Amino acid sequence: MLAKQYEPKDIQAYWLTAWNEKGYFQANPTPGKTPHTIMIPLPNVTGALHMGHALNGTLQDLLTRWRRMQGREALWMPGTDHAGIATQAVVERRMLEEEKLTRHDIGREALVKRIWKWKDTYEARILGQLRELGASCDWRRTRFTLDDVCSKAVRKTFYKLFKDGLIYRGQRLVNWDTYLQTAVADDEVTAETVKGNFWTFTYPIVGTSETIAFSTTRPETMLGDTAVAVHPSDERYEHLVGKFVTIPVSGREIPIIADGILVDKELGTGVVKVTPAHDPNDYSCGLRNKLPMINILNQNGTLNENGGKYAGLDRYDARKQVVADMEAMGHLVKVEDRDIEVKHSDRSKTSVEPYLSEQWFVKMDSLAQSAMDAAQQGRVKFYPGRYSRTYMDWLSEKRDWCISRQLWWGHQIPIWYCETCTEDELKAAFGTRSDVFYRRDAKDKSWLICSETDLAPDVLGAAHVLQRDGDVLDTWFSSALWPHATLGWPDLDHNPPLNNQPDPSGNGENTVLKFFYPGNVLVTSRDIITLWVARMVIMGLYNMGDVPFAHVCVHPKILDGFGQTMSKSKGNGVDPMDLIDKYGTDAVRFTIASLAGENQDVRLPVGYECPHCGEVIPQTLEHQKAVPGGGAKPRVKCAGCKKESQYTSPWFEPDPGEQVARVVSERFEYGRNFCNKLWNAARFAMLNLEGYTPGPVADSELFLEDRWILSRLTTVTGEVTGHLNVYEFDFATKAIRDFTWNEFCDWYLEMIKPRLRDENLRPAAQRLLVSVLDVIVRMLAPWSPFITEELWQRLNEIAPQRGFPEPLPTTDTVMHAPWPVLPRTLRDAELEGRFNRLQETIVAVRNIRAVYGIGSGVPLKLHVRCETQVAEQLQAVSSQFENLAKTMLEQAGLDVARPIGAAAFSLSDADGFIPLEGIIDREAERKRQLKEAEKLRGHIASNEKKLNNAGFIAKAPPEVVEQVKEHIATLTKQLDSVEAMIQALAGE
RNA sequence: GGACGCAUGGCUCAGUUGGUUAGAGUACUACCUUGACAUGGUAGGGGUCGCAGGUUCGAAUCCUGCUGCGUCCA
Repeated sequence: MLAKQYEPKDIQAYWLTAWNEKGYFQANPTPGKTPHTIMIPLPNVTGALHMGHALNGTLQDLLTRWRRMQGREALWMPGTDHAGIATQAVVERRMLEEEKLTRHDIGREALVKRIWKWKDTYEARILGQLRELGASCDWRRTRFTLDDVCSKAVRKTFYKLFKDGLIYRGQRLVNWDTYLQTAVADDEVTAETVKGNFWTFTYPIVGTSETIAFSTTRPETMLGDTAVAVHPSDERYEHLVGKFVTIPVSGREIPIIADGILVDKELGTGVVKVTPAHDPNDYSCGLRNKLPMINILNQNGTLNENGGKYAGLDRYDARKQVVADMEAMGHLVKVEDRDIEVKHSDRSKTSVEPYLSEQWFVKMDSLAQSAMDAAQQGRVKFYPGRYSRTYMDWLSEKRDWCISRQLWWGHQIPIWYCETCTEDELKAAFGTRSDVFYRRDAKDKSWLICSETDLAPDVLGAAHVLQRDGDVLDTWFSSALWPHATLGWPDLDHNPPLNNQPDPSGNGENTVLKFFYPGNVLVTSRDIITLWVARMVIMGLYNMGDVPFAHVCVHPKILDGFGQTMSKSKGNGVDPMDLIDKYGTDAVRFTIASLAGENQDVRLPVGYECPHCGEVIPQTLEHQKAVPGGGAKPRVKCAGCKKESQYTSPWFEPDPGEQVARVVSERFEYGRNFCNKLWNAARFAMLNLEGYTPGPVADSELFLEDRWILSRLTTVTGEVTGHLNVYEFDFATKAIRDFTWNEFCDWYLEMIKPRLRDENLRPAAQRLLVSVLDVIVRMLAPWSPFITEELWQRLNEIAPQRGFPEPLPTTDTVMHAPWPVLPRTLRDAELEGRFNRLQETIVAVRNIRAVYGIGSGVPLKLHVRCETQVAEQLQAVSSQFENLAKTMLEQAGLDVARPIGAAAFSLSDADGFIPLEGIIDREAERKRQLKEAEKLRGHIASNEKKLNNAGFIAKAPPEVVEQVKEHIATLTKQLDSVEAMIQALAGE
């Protein structure tokens, strides 16, 4: 027999193992079946997953399990991302903190080795978290963006792009992270406001005694100035254009030019110094005016030889020195304090410098256009639709994609340089190879040789040394290939490996790629629509000739209790394992799904549960930020028992042996309570299934409540399917919950209890009960797989054949049970209406009981005044008044009079009286009825106000006017009844 | 600066194309340990829908402006 409460721990552990052993999560190319493919938005290996990922994973698993039950061959592809710069930064930072070592101290090979170790740890942790969540991924197919399969795809793609002339190398101004010593992409940079200075200096004009004044926030860049610009229509400086000025701190002479785009003559002095190599606007100006570009920085942020006497100084020290020197020479006019927007690297948290360097780019023009066309033609569809705009806006800029990063962790760029060899020599070496392509670089200085496989340094003979490009590719380059790379592309002759072993099942063909590509839906959050989604579409079209997925489901983000996005860097990430530990996986998943609507992000206030007394300590920002200082781990203090304890944090592991305050959030009680409710409903059913025999249920054996629950069940299964079709997880969840709790448990189970005690009625009641429960369990399986599987198995033991109208054998796992689809003929709106009236009447009687404090032990009698037809219907279910309200339906009909000293209620088509002579307080009853009358008058008044409004009669649609009139009629009738009751009470 | 979203009872959220005096969960109050469930049952109190205008017979719902918050892009 089932336990009195649902205890998830053992059940989860058991089924997790069992499902895996049976291989239920595996998906294989299956002729005749329709595939359903979801590629996981690959989590990066910098750290463990938080609730944002849990939401993402829950929705994907829900969809996968649902489609599997619909009969699809459902593949959910798992894997992780190497996240180049992020992971390298994390490892480097930790190394510096713990060992005071930089990457230059240990070298490339050793650093990469350390990062692989980090990757192994976190990949295992992440995949473990997903498994715990119940993710039904095909784990045999787990991929990593740096593994062999993905690497081949990266090489092939780079090669194709290079050969097609879509990859080029060029000098560009990039965001330079001087700490990590790499270029960072625009989207890896955040602008922050810092306190700075705004200096005004003068440059002397050559050959005159005049000077020209300008302002700057970065004085040291004057060492790289190559012009001073004024507005062409600025009369103040018209005479100076074409003359030269001297930079006092270097003695270099530079021209005064006119540039209407760079200069705003209303701003400051109307003069701008131009440093093309160190400012984006100046760079454009430099290109327009063909100015020289002088780079004054080394990669580490110190000044290079172009800095003259300042060479070797850090840029900030150089700034101080330049200011001092300019002041000493009498060229400092003034200095102001000012808030300045400075771009910071998201990875190292240090300020970035605009920096001129050689980088690799992908030409986006035609590629971006193809991705735009795909969306326009509806081949990629966003849910909710508004997100297609984000996608289109970004793609329409068609900005070339800088794909090189000066990092050591990632896919090294497959380009080899050779300055010394000739074309003939290249032809001789590579002439017959289709995996090597070469061309001259833009400056015609060197050969660029691109190869799909590594080239030996002496492949062109001992005379020529090949130098491989040291940079690696942007992480998004490999992520963009994820949907087809994971399926084995570009290998069209073999299926991709399983558990890293060759899979010969394709028989000389990649049937996996053929069967599962293109995918069905990508489930993700909105912040990577441009970074990732758009790029996947681009590369899918380029490599496969087809989009990688038909739908993009964009779900909300999880915010912490303070409204901040949950992120690894903020330290506010909540570990789903804590919540699973406390509430159970099913409850966490169910709650998460209930939160996933189309608009609103989800706030998740959390607390720490005191391990000593169980009291919950609300989380503060201090808790989030706290890190071990001087070795001691932070603690929370319990307001109840005053004890302090260590707590779960993404920043650190609690010390061994410590009692740890885990993260809890009362929002998940929603799911836990629901699971327990379902569990107990099933428990009740099983307690009452003794002697169950399968068999058909004849139409004549159906009671009102049976027809009603079947009608409602049919509606609800249809609604749930409809909501899932368009990714409305919140509505779907609510539909299931409300049906199960408020209809199945609250009404249906209560109503059939008497029949289950009646020997003659019992068999049919059992058959229907188990059949309805069967549908509920199936419907809920994608949400809460563990509890539903457990119940499914228990039901299989008691009722291996079940179903309405004919019993059928069941499946050996709910995962393979068919998704419920009920015949529409079971729906009966008229019957639901009748049932509704019964419910209203019962509630009204209970209400009177509650108001007068009459315990359920006291039997009541009910008199109902209503139309004959209504009376007959009520008489037909009279036993339910006894059952549900402990009340006898004494009489019902047109000429029923109100007994003396009765409490009363008024419904739209019936008046009810309950004789309470001696029990009721007349004055209290009169007050109650007066309140009721007041309410009715309010309703009537507001409706009459409409009818009295000439505009309403004239302009509102006739059916709306009619509705209002009918409504008033009903309300008035009800009011009349209530007033008669009040009158009667006064007279008694 | 541009784009999108959000602001509804103490808390967390619904509210479909504008049409009964705005709903749910949770918290709260009262009563109930009746043989599925106190992670429960029954009943109840509580909001005028960020602010200011406008459109309309009618606005939480549409429009404009403002304020605050979140995110993306400059």
